This record gives sequence, C-alpha cells and structure tokens, in this order.
Amino acid sequence: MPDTSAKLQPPQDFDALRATILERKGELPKRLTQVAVYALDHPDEIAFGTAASIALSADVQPSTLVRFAQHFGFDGFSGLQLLFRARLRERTSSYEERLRILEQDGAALAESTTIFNGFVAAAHRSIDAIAAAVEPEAFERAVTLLAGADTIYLIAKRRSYPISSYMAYAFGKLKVRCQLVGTSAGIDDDMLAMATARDAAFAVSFSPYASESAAQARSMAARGIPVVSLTDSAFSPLAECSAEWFEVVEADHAGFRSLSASMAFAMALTVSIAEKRRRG
Amino acid sequence: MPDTSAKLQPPQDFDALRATILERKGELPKRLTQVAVYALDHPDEIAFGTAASIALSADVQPSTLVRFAQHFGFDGFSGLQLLFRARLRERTSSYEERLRILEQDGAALAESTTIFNGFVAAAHRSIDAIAAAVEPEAFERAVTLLAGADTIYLIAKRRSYPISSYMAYAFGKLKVRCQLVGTSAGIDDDMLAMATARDAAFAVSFSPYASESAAQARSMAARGIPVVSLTDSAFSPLAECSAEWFEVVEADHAGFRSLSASMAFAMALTVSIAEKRRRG
DNA sequence: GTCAATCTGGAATATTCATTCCAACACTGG
DNA sequence: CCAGTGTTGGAATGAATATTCCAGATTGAC
Repeated sequence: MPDTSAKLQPPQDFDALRATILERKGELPKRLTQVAVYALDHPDEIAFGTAASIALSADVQPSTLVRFAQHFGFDGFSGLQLLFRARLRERTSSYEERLRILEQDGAALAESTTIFNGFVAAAHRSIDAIAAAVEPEAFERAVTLLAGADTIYLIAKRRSYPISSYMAYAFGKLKVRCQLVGTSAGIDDDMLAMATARDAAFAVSFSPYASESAAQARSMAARGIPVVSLTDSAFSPLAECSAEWFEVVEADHAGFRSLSASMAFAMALTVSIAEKRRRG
Repeated sequence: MPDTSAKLQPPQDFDALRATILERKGELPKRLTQVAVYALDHPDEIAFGTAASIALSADVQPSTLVRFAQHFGFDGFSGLQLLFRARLRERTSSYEERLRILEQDGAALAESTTIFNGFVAAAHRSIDAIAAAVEPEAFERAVTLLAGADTIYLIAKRRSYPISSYMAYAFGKLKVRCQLVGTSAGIDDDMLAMATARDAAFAVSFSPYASESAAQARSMAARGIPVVSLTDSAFSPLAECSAEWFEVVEADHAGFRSLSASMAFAMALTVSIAEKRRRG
C-alpha cells in the first residue's frame, strides 16, 4: 500500500479544503478534476445529496467520489461531506446576519457595501415589479408574433444596448436569425430598409428615450412590420407604435438603474421564441 | 388500525409543519413533546443528523422519531427530514419558496408563461446567491483598487459583453475614464498594450471561458496591472491571475442563464467606484 | 509500437440507517 | 384495585448507502 496520497491530516474546515483543492487542481486526474469543479460550484448538492445522486449529476461514478475524498486524506466520502454540511450550517447564520445588517442600514459600513446592498435590493424589487406587470397573455402574443418572423430586428441604443446585444448572442446560439441594430454608425438605416412585412422588430428604450430608436421603430411600424417593445412608461414613444409593449420599471438605487429585470425579461422572451419555433 | 392520527396531507413546507407542531403541541404524549421541542430548537441537527444521532442528543429512541413523523402524516422520519433540509437550502432565498410554486404549476399555463416565471425565479435566486457570496471587505478592496486607476480596461467577450458594455456606458456618464476591450476585431491588443501599471482592469468571463479574455487578463497581470474579475467558478482561468475576484453563479432556467445578478453587481461596482473618486 | 503505471467504470460487499414489531409499561376511568 | 387504551423501549428486519475490489481502458515514456 503505497500511501503517497495519504495526507495524514485531512482539511479540517471548508475553507481549508477549498484552498487545498484549488492548490492541487493541476495535478488531479481528469475525473477527479471533474469532481473538484462540481464540488466547488455546487457545494449545496454535496451537502445534501447522497453519493449516488451526486455522482449522477456530476456525471461520474460513486466510487470516484470516494477516491476523490480519499485523495484529500479523508476516510471516505462521508468524511468530506461533513465539511460541506458544517459550512452550510455556518453560512446560513452568517447570511441571516447579513440580512440584519442590510435592514438596520449601515452607518458603520463601508459606502461600497451600502451601495452593493442597495443594488441587490433594487434588483429584487425590479424583478418583483416585472413579474407583476407582465400579463401572460400579452407575453404569449409577443412570443408568437416574433417567433413567426423571418428575421428579428433588435433595436436599442445606449443604456438599452446591453440587452439587445445579449439577445443577439443568445439568438445566435439558438439559431434564430436576427439583426442587431445600433452597432456601427451609419449602416443602421440601410439594414432596416431591407426589412419586409414578414420580419418583426423588438425595440428597447428607457427614458430619456433615444430619439433614433423611436424613429426607427416608427418607420418599421409604418411599413407594416410588427414591433414589440420593452420600455419604462406608457408614455414612451415606443408604446404607441408597438403591436405589443411591456413596461418594466427598474427600481433605482441613488438614481442609477440596473438592468436586472430587463435582462430576465429579455432572456425569457428569447428562449420562449426559440422554443416556439422548435415546436413548429 | 385506528388511523386517527393519519392526516392524509402532511405539511408541505417547514412553516406549515412548524405551525402544526405548535398547534398540536398540547395534545402530544410526553416523548413526542420532547421531540417537538428538540426539533424546533435544533432544526439544523434534524436536517443533517441521522435518526440515531438525533435520537441520542434528543434523548429518545429512534423509533420515537419515526412515530413523531408519522403522527404528523409523514411516511416516516425521512419524509419529515426532507422539510428541514429544504428549509436550509431555501433560507438563502426567502423568495424561492414563493417562486417555486410559480415554477411547478406550469402544466396549465402557456409554455411562454412557464419560461417567464422560470427566469423570474432564477433571477431572484441568482441575486440572493451573489448577495451571500460577495464579501464586503473584498468588494471594498476591489472598489479602492479600481477607483485608483487612471484608466479602467473592461475585458469581456460574448456572453459577458453586455455587462462590460453597460459599465462602459455608465462610466461614461459618470466621467470615469475607461476602455471597452472586445468591440471591433484587431485593435484590442494594441489598446491593451498602452495600459500601464497606473491603470487597472476589470474582466468578466463565464464558462465556457473565452480563451481570449483569459489571455488578455493574464498578460495584464503579468505586466503589473491589477486585475479584478467576475466569474462563475473558482476554477476559472480568471481567478488565478486576479488581485480580487468574485464568484457569481447565475441560476439557470432550462439551461439558459440570464445576467440579472451580474448586472446588479456590475452597477454596484461602477457606482461605488465613481463615488469613491468623487470623494477624493 | 510496447510496456508500465495510473486511472476508470461497474459490480460485489459491508456498513449504516430507517423502519417495524412486540412486549412491557404507564396512565385513566370505573 | 382492575381493565383498557395509549405510550414507550429496544431488538429484529429490510432497504439504502458508502465503500472496496478488480478487470479493462487510458495515458505517458521509451
């Protein structure tokens, strides 16, 4: 029994284990690396699951889990699992602590922490708001409309641009044809001129509205190309020329809005469209 | 078999169980009361322990635990234990409980609605996860580091690009000098070559990692330019070459991840940096 | 291309665990 | 004091689980 790997002292707490794993990740065989990645990325699963269930979702054999544990000096998988459970017990208490701090609001906290907590809270609120504001029927209509289009034109400038750019990326992966409008200067209008009534457009614009986006959406609508839009007010210039439009009010922190809710909406729309196409 | 105690419907979540226990506490026999008290006082023990170990520390027999569970309509002790475990998982996100219901009753709804609800739930979970994962001290260090830089280089490709593009927009509004890397092909490396040790970089990359981003971050680090990064795993190539790095695990819905949490983080970082600069 | 060393998958095994069962016990009402 | 009903402890059981083992596959060196 050449106990080369038998560290007599297995790590005593989760942080030590984590450090050891990261340190030795280079010299690990393939399957053990796979376990290492899974373990650090899904610690909760390790804590709660059984060897069999974890093995399944990490796509390895149960025996590999045992080997992995033994490689780091544990008796078996169970010993390693104990550390993951201990971590969970401690973390929940520290998380509750954090929530308490968040509530009592920090005179004592670093300003960055206050800002961070503020954006986290704002994101939560925004997402709640959009969940309440979007009517399932309207969403379904929008999906049907866009799924039926030959090419989907994505119109967004400035602050909205990250949303359309992410949609363009996702559509690419999902093999849905789309055109991202607003990239390089100049060619936008030429691109839009090629759109036909068999296409459709999705426009995003928040106050203060980029006049260009509104103008482009209007001209599309005038040519019989249906427009779906995401905006932040019923008075938005986009609303009036859209076949369907959705209102998302991103909660702000200190006057700055994040895009968390819009991003969730955009992804839901993107995936729904792809799914509807796939089904015929 | 007088199944007087056989509630056909056992409590479905921890709060319901807790309520039921408290309600019926008076009419419980001695040993079962003992278990009830122990269970509500040491929920974590119930979640992780084995029937034997719990019995030992609650000073009852294992069989009593089973009887206790059955008394409340469960099949056996294991069924009850599941609730305690679920609670521990979901304590991280109080939203999840509410939203899980949204997710699971999708049969009657249009598919697009299910997808939408799924992304809303995933966004909530992601944001909770990042709130728990980001240490205030590390965040403050990252802010200080980036606020002290002459120019902030933003490195991100593909799926991460919307994040850096939004940061670039916000930095522009906030009058913080930055360079967005990854726009047009070719000039990226020339741009990065101009960076000096007085600058800093912020890199974002999620699995599957764009090798370009990692290489650029590494080369920056090698030239003494501090790198802060946002990524989704401790094994990310970004983690090892960063002065500070943050882990955000975006919850996924049907395999697709949105960027809600990353967006909130990015905004918090951006605004914090600007704020720190403004104050000197 | 061959060999040795290491790694991997999956069946076989040993252990641990929850559960059941029954005899002994403690209350309660007559 | 005596049934009768409900409760309790602890051993027996059977299921689930972690662990071990070995043959086959893979990798790396020469």
